[in-house]
Amino acid sequence: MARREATVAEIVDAAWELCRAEGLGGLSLRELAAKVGMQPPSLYSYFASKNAIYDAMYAQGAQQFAAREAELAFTGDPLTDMKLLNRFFVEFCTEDPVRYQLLYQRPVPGFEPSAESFAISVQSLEATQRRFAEVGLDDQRMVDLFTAIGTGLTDQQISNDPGGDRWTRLGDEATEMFFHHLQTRRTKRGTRR
Amino acid sequence: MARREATVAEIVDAAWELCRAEGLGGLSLRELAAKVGMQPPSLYSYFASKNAIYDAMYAQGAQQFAAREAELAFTGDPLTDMKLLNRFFVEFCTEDPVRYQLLYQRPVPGFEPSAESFAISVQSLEATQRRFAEVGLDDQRMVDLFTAIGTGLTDQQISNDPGGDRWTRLGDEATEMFFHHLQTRRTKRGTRR
DNA sequence: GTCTATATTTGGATAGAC
DNA sequence: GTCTATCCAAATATAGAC
Repeated sequence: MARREATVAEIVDAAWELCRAEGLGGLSLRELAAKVGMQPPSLYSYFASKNAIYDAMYAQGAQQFAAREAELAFTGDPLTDMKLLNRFFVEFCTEDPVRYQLLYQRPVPGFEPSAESFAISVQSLEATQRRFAEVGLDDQRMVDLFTAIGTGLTDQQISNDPGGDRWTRLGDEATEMFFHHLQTRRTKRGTRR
Repeated sequence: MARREATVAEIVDAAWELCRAEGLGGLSLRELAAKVGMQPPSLYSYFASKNAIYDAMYAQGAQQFAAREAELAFTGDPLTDMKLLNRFFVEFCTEDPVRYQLLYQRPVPGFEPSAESFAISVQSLEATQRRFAEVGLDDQRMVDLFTAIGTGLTDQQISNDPGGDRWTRLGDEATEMFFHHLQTRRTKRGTRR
C-alpha cells in the first residue's frame, strides 16, 4: 500500500527532526507519536520497536550517502577527484551532524543496525574504495590517512564551529597537502628500484 | 575532611568505570551507588545532582590533560615537537574514548560543564596555543589544520579500530606531511616579497 | 551521613475494544 | 489500524527516621 509507505516515511522524517532538536538519544516514542498526530501505541503498527525506527533512519542515511556519491562527476584527474571526494564527504557529514553520528559513530546505547541496513553501508564503502583505487589511491595506509583528514575536518567543524565553515573551507588545501605527500612517497619508492 | 575527599574520589572513579562499560549516557545513580556500596540517596550527600557528577568527571579529565601536557619534554626542534604534540593528543584521547567524548564532544543531553570546570579546559587550550606558537605555528588556519589531523586520527581509531593502532601509527607520517606543507607555504610567501 | 520509604516522571511496550 | 487503558521498569530526587 502506498498509504502505508507514506505514513512510514512521515514517521521517519519526524524522528529525524526530533533527533536533530534533542540529540539521537533523546528520541522518545511519546513525542514522536505526538508529532505525527498519533497515540504512542499506534506506532507499533509501523515499527516493531524503537530500535526498528533507528534502523530505518540508518538505512535511509546510508542510502542518501550512496545516492549522492553515485552522482559525483569525476574528471579523471587524481587531484581534482580527491578534492571532490573530500568535499563531498565533509559536506555530507556536516550538513546533518545527527545523521553523521548515527551512521559513523553509533552513539545510541543498545542499537546496532540490522544486517540489511548495514549492508547498504558496506556497499557504499566498497564503492568508495573503488573510487580511491581509480584515483590511484591503493595503499591502505594512505587511504586511511586520507579518510582521517576528512573525518578530522568534519569533527572539528561539528564540535567547534557548528553551522560555520572554519574547518570545511580547509578541505582543498588539506587535499593538496595530502596529494603532494602521496607523490613524494611514490617518487622515493620509484627511485629506490 | 580527608575521609570525605576519599569517598568523593571513589564515587568519581566508579562513575568512570560504569561509563566505560555502558557509555556516557548509560550512567545511572542506582548502579553507581551499588558499585560503591551505598544506597542511591546517599550519593546526594556528596553530589547535588547527576550532572554534578559529570561535572566532577569533566574537571578531572581536563586536569589530567593539563598535567600530562605540562610534562611533555619539548626539544626546540619544530618537527620533533609537533610530532610530540600530535602523539600526545592522539594517545591521550584514544587511551580513554569515554573521556574524549566527555571533554570534546559533549554527548550527554542536558549536561554543560560548570564555569569552573570549563575554565580548566580553556586554560589548557591557551597553553596549547602557546606551544604551537613556540613551535612556529602561528597561523590560525594552519593550527586548525593540524588539530583536524589529530582529531581525525583519533576519531577513526576510536570508531573503526578500537584498541588497535591502525590510525594512531600514522601520526608521525601525518605530522611530517603537515610540516612539509607548512614549509612550502612559508617559502612561497617568502619568495613573493 | 546513611538509611528506608516514597514521590514523581518518563520511558517502552502490550491487551483488547472498536 | 487506531484508540484507551494499563503494565512494568527504570530513572532522579526528596522526606524524614536513626
